[in-house]
Amino acid sequence: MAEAYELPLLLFAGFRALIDELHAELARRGHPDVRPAYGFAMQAIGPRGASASEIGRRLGVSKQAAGKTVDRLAALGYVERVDDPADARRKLIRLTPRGIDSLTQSAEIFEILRTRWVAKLGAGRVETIESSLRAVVPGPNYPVDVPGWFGILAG
Amino acid sequence: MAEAYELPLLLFAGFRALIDELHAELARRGHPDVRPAYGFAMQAIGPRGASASEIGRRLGVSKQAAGKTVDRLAALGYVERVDDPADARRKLIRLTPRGIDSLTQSAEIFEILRTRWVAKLGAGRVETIESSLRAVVPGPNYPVDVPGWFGILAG
DNA sequence: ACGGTTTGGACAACCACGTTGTCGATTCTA
DNA sequence: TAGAATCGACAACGTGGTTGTCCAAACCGT
Repeated sequence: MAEAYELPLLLFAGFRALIDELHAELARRGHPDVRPAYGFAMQAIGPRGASASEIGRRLGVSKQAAGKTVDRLAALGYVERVDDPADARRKLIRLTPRGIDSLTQSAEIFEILRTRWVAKLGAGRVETIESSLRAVVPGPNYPVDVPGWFGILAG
Repeated sequence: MAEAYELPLLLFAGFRALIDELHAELARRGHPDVRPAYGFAMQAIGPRGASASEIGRRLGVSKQAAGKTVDRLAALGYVERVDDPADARRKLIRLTPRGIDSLTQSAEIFEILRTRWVAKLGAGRVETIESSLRAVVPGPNYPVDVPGWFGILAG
């Protein structure tokens, strides 16, 4: 008899556990100041680069918010701003080699973490979690404006 | 063949979907300005009340952060501060009837949402998700300082 | 080819939520 | 009873969001 209120807490705890372990390992591998928000942003930039406005749209946040995150990412050397020769308004945000490395490492670490879950739970249960969640969540493009969302909502 | 990076996203999307639906329904039921953070805080206060410092400890945040949340909760009429007759330093934070109502309604809504998942996935799969997550997450007292955590970490 | 509309990026002000550090007042304890 | 711990308040700050404004550049219909 599970209490219904536990379900969201367990989902969050699972998410948080994975993200915490990811960043602990990322820190060990030379990326101590990557934060969860940065990972999502770099994911949104992608290997081909993107403008700040595009990043905002992909992340579900305003272009200003995306721009600020890019500032921090640039200060840490994970991305660089390049003038777009085809459009003088745009500044293309590109991952630096360091940025690409953090993404590559993250992918590796996620593999390891999932493997660890499979070892504990069995492949079947992990696949059940994945396919079940895919069936109940609205869509694949869920915005990741976590802090703002948690605070605001229902306004 | 699931990509490993999907697992955390799916967990988060599941969490977020539940919380979003909770607050949409809460708004319909007369609590339009309860935010996710407030629900956690009121949960931490509990029916017997608590001091700001206690709330902070239960939530895994500083007493100052807890105090600020209490301010907002008090401004909305969900809690009240009462002088503790047994300890002149303490101010007891107590849920008002409105606060209690929001918690009661939340519990009801979580039941409904879980039932909806059971209808879609079957009771077995939902129970698999719950028991599996219980097995892989560190402990039951996971801190819920979501916004701060998302931003900071690995500092 | 020109003029109105979009768009991109920068800047400012603001809010929510967290953090440390400090402080006076009270309570606990050795 | 003196020293240590705790409570709540206040201030300053950081991070991640939001609007609104603004200009320059690009787009598009006439």
